Amino acid sequence: MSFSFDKEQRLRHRETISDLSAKGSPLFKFPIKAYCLPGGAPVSRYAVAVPKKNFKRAIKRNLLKRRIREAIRLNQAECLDGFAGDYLFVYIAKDVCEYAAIEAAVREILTKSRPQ
RNA sequence: CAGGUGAGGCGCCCUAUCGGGGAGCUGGAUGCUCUCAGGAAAGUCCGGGCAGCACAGGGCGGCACGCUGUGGAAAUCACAGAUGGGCGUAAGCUUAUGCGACUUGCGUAACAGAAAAUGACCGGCCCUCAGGGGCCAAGGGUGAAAACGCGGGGUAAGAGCCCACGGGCAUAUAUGGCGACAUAUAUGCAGUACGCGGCCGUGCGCUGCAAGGCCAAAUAUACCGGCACAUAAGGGUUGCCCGCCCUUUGCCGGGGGGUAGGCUGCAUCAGAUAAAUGAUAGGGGAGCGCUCCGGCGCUUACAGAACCCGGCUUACAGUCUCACCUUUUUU
RNA sequence: GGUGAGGUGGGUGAGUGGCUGAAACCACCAGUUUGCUAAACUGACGUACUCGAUUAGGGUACCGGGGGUUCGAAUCCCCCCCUCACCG
Repeated sequence: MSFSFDKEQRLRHRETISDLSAKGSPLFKFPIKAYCLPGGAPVSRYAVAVPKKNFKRAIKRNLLKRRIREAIRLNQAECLDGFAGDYLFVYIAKDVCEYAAIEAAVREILTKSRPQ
């Protein structure tokens, strides 16, 4: 089981991301809202966003993005079990949450996104 | 010892597990080695480099700045100093500064007050035909500000009207200083404060890396070539006819500009581009509080590069170094 | 990343050195009208602290926040905070 998180797994390009937020199926678990769309690439790809409106200082946005990315990295193999899709994670809460809360939310979203 | 003033510095460390960006080793993958955030990276308040556009040269206009010296590419920069004002017992901090001012640019000075700059309400004095006419600016009162201060002479009463002392401004000379300026002497001047679009000096062309350069899907298409359809319409070729050529329709191929997008700009031991520099756990250090002196609890800041430099400003747990001041006590 | 504009009662928004705590419109509140309502008309209307036994009435401060200039600042200057627009 690998815990790696390559450059290939980063979702980029404005068009793919706006597609994802428009067509992707929304999943919600406080403090994170996510959009998911299956297919697109052989590996799962992720984008993480923290709105500037809620956190004015760049260091807090960076901290939250790092925590979310870390939670994805450690749990993607276990929760997805071979499934691959494109994801957009958006941090909704107005305060900085601890890593444990973020990890729980990420686990639940990843598990729910996999087709049964 | 306590409190304070000024200048400068540091701004957590180690281990384990799992990861990330860049460079190199190789033609490629795996792998290995090296390296990876700040003093403010922030605000974008100034100044440059750099890039594009404009530009013979000069002027007007506009904007910014305005005491002196040194440094500096330059700056609303730094250091040292000058003069005036404000705060503080003090160390010290802070703010202002060209000319127009020895009579002469312009404007403003609300309310109050007679008057806010050709001063006269109350008042003082002189004359009087008793209605008034004239002289004065000391005292009162208003105001943020009231016509140099004070003493003497002088006068009808008074007044820089005159004189002494003191204060202000200008000029000249001397001395000290690189200089701003200070001190002294002489002469002269006199209705205040503030501001300005006036004058003088210095600097500035404009826009900013989303600048600029390169590559370049899809769709439409300038232009070029070929084919098909049609012999229809329009135009040209001599006025007319025939003939010939071009255009109007469709398809195929080439093709320029240019959009999405990408690369570059962008590195000198950071060099990303939905953006790395980390996450979790344990231990240690430092500080504070409680303490049954075994320990326990809390805190460990402000904050994250995006073309690069020089400054300024703002945020910052704690801690260190040096110099100085004040109070009290002791010698 | 860069460039520019703005912040004044509950809302919109004038005022650009002096009787402006602040015009005007809307909203809110009270009254007139009506069987009741709407519309119309009339009046009143900021917040905090404070003086006043209370009612009435008065004082001080506040124009995003903090300094400065000035006799006097919403207005002029400096620094922060916030909002909006533009540049591919």
